[in-house]
Amino acid sequence: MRNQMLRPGGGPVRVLVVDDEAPLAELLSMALRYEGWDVRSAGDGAGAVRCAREFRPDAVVLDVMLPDMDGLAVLGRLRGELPDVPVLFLTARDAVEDRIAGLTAGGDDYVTKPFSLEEVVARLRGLIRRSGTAAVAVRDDSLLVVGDLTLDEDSHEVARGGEGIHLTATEFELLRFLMRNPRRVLSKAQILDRVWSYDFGGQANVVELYISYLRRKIDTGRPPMIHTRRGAGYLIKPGG
Amino acid sequence: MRNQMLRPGGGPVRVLVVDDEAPLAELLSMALRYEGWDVRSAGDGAGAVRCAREFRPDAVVLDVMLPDMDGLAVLGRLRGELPDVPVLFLTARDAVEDRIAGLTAGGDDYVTKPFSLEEVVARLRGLIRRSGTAAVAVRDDSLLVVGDLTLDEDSHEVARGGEGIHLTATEFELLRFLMRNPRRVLSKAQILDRVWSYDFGGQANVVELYISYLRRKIDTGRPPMIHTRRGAGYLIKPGG
DNA sequence: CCCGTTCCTGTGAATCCGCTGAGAATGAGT
DNA sequence: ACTCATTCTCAGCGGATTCACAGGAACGGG
Repeated sequence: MRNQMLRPGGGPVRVLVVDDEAPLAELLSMALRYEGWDVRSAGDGAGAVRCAREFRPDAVVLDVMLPDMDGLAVLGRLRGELPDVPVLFLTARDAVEDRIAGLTAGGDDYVTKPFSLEEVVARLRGLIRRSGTAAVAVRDDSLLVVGDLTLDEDSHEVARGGEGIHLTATEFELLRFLMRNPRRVLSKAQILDRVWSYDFGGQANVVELYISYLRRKIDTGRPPMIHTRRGAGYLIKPGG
Repeated sequence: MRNQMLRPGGGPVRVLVVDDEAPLAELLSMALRYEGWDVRSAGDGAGAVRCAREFRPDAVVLDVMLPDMDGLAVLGRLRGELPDVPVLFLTARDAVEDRIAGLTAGGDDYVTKPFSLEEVVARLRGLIRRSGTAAVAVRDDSLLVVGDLTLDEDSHEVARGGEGIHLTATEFELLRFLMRNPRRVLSKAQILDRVWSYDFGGQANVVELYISYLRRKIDTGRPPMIHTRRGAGYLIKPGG
């Protein structure tokens, strides 16, 4: 598997997902399990607190809109159980202004709905990596490397052969997904599911389009690293 | 992690937060834990004294308005336990000035509500650094340096290429936050949460505005150091 | 070699995002 | 009270970005 995150004991990182919308919680859990993490989920605040107590997660994904109590209350209770656990908040796009104030203060982070799974996973990895207290990153820093291509998740910088390359936000996410799965064929459907937000309703050929953009930026005039597997998908691998 | 503060023994710096408003105490605790400090909190004067006795913090954040006793009384009792501990007072904006002056006579400091987390953290770091008795700074002084840009947290002096630059209070805090996280993309939400006060309810584009101000002052006519990552945030890094 | 399928990419439109000027509101100093 | 500095709102501009569409290229099976 890819560069794996492990907790001090050696077991997989534990993540608690708290969301009352079952399909969404399911989607998230799937994506996080795919990362090799141990995932448990709760549908309300009370369940979240109970689960936090016995499961003792290394990170929490928390929807700020819950049926029984609001996000802040849940946060307080969670912190009562696990003072140092980093939290990734899920919030509706229009609620961004008022409620979020202070939430990211402690190094926590948030993503707005509708989000892409890559974004959630990336933020979560960042949180876990930085909260050195609970979980430790093993052989893992913010730099992805494939051949002479590098992508820094902290500074959002991309370079090939030392030369910096400017990418747009979507291009960046796509490349990050490819680079986190080097030498592996990723289908257009997989890419769409991971890199685009879950409510994207557009044409499937955006993936081809963005692959095209990426190639122009990272593969022109050099041995190509992005390869097409006709009928299957795309993969990235070091030149050769 | 960033430049970390450690106490003589080698453990993390200990801070006691005393405030009866739970959410505020929570917010502060989060921010201070994020600094890598060991934080404990109390909701009233009696609890504060009790906690001080066993926890023996290296610094105290103390709200001067407490339900059971007033700030002066608490201070006296605290000093009974820990004669040399530095104290950062939290006070309402309209509080009587000379009162505060009396309290801070001995090298203590204060901030007025509503405060920004950056401000509290900075003051606290200053207090701890100067009260050499309890805690020591390791790899830590008051000067932030990024390329040819320097910022002195003590004197509030900023210079680029040796040439002094005048910044307003908000500009200074913003630049300090950027410089304490060099080469790291900081989202507008993160910036808002750390640099603006916790009750700020304004437009998110103040951040853009102040970035604009900063650029005018530190980036005009030189290789720019403040960079925009469209859709992600801002980061500061040495020329390039 | 032909043909259907799959993939690539130019064009252009709509939208989003960030930058900045102008000026109101607030506060501090004299 | 007056002046100046500072903070912040608002609104418009302009460029960046995203995406649909469609024609053409490449591929591969027969």
